[in-house]
Amino acid sequence: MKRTQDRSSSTAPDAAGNATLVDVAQAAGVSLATASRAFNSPALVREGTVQRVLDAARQLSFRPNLLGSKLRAQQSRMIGVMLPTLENAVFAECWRGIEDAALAAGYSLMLVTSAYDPARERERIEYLLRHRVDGMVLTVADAARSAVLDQLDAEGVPYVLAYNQAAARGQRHSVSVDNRGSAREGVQALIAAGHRRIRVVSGAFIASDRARQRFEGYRDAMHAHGLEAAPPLCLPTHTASNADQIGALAAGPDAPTAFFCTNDLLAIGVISDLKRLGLRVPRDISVLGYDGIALGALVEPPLASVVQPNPEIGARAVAQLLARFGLAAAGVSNVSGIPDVSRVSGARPGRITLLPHGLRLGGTVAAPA
Amino acid sequence: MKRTQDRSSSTAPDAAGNATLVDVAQAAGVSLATASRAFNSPALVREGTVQRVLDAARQLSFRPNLLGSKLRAQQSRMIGVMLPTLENAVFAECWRGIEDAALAAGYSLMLVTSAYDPARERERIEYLLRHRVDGMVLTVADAARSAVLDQLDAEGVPYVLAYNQAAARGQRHSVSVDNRGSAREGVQALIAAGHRRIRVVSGAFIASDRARQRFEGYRDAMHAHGLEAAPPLCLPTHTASNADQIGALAAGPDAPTAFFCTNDLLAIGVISDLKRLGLRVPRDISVLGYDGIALGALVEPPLASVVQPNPEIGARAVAQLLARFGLAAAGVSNVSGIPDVSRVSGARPGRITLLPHGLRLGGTVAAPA
DNA sequence: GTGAAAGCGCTAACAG
DNA sequence: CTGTTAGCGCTTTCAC
Repeated sequence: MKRTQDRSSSTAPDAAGNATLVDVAQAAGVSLATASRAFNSPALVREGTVQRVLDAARQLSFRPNLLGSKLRAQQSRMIGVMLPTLENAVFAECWRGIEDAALAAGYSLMLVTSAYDPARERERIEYLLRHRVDGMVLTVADAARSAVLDQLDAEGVPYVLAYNQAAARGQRHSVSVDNRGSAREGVQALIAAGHRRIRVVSGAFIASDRARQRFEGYRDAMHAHGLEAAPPLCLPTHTASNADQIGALAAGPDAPTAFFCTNDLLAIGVISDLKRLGLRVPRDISVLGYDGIALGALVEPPLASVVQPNPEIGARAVAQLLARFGLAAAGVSNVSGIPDVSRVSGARPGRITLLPHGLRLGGTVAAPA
Repeated sequence: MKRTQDRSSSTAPDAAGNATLVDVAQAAGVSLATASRAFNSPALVREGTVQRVLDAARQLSFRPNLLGSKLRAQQSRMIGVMLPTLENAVFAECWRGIEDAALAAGYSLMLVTSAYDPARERERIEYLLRHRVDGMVLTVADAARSAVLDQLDAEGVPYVLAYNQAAARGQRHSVSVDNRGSAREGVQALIAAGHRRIRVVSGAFIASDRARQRFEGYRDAMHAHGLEAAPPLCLPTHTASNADQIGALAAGPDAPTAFFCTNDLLAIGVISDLKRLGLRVPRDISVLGYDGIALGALVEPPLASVVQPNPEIGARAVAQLLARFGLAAAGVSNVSGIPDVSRVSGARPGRITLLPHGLRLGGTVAAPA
């Protein structure tokens, strides 16, 4: 008993969109192959035939079963996305860019979060792999020494890093801003405003190579001006109130006049801690963030920050991955309108896209008292 | 030329995890069916055999192709998730609960955002349907008059609403807090603090049935105390600075002494606007938010808010969907530890889960001057 | 241009 | 307990 024939002959496919391509083909009086072609390569099919197939499909409220095509085509047209968390708006903004770009290009998405945890990174990537994603857009804790990235390379799975900035001479692909350079610029703006004693506040360094790179940028700026770079204050978690540590740092005669926080969420927390300590921002002390999340522009005073183009980072990461597939749809290759300042090095190099950053000053940054 | 045989006999499956179950079966000296069972129903297979299969799988770095099983099983074990945006932390927090609960139960996820746009809601849901998700967790603009929800009902696609609170006598399933009741409580707290002139600030009403329900709660509270409920101030967008409108509202002799904002993001914006107008919160004017996003506790003064258990809303929505499937894994049915205060009505009713809310007071709420 | 046939990788009767 | 067999819905040679 062949169920397929059964249902396509006697059993009417229910209205719920459960008709298969066989049903459509039959209703249109063509073969399965032609029906398929009418959807995927209409150019190969006579116009009238295409129309008949499309009509039949509408009639039966045919809904293509993507599971079938993805399996058969040996190409899932799916992109796996792994981000540390969505609760930091940076990544939520990035997701918007990813979703727009991928769906516009006809790709499906599968999202997982790693919570900055390497073990979970491994596990979640395995999950993506089992779903046979064609490639991935990833933000990992530490791109330079990531076992899971090495594994992906070994298996030949295409991926593009987002936010992680691939090493210049490495083989990895990435889309980010110039973390170190932009941080240097930000701190230079602090110095230009008159600050001399500047401290860095960061999340856990092990959880973010970006944080380390931004700290390097801070050192660059300090040294360029003959100032002493102080060690960073690494806070274990972004969300807890770290008033004590901030207080200890902010007290004393040689207290810093400005803080550079390696991300905006952290900066907002630090500003609150400072307020609780009775310090006014930016009157008593300045705070510069990093990320440029929309929320930063919403608070009062507006959060000064090194601004990343988050949705563009996501969109470009997708576009670059598509390019790696050799399939970059023309329409999505540069949706952002942002010029490509990629640097290419070596043979068969990793493609490193550096997107321009911005500087949002004023607000929480002012001249020292 | 049968490729399958070719590769399983002569061609060694490459190390990249491209071995198929056939390869594993062969390597283990069992049939395809037994290999499959060793993974899916090991209880049906002799222990030693299971072990041989598992060993062979490890040997070949076998990675099950979920596309194959999902297609064949006529059950994708995938849950489609549609949220308005992730850029409001409410939904990002909710996603965490969804991801944890779904993956723990062995389900895969597919996420899309609707941007509060009904047209996009339709389109994105169609996308999910084409992927043959078994069911969905959705937050829609307006659950009461949603064409797309009606369509889903008609097609018999199981879904559970998150945040949207299904009508008491309807057939829809939902997980949320009691929007109206909790808003009433929040406003009552304002009244208890001495406020009499309280205004509601909301996002676009059409984009959120929750906002309307929360406004009703405000009216309830005001009327219960013989106070006059004023119409809401509906702001078109959450992110723009609406200082002008807020300013107009906050000026004059009969200016409100407190604002109730229907979500936290909005509240943070309003507070900034107020500051820009030279008003101090809560000294000159109090602000109460709604959502209880983590960020609210981070700012100074802490944002007073009606607190929703966001990750639990997500986790419970998943659990309830699983229950609808008749498959709720025991371990995930009440991960949150929050008691189930569901109300059930009528025959074959929509199951409405109301999760307890909290009230975070102090901070931006104080007695009127 | 169109059709017939093979099969993507896997699960699930049905036999033994 | 294990193997044989028949497809899930679709794409894609290969013929005509």
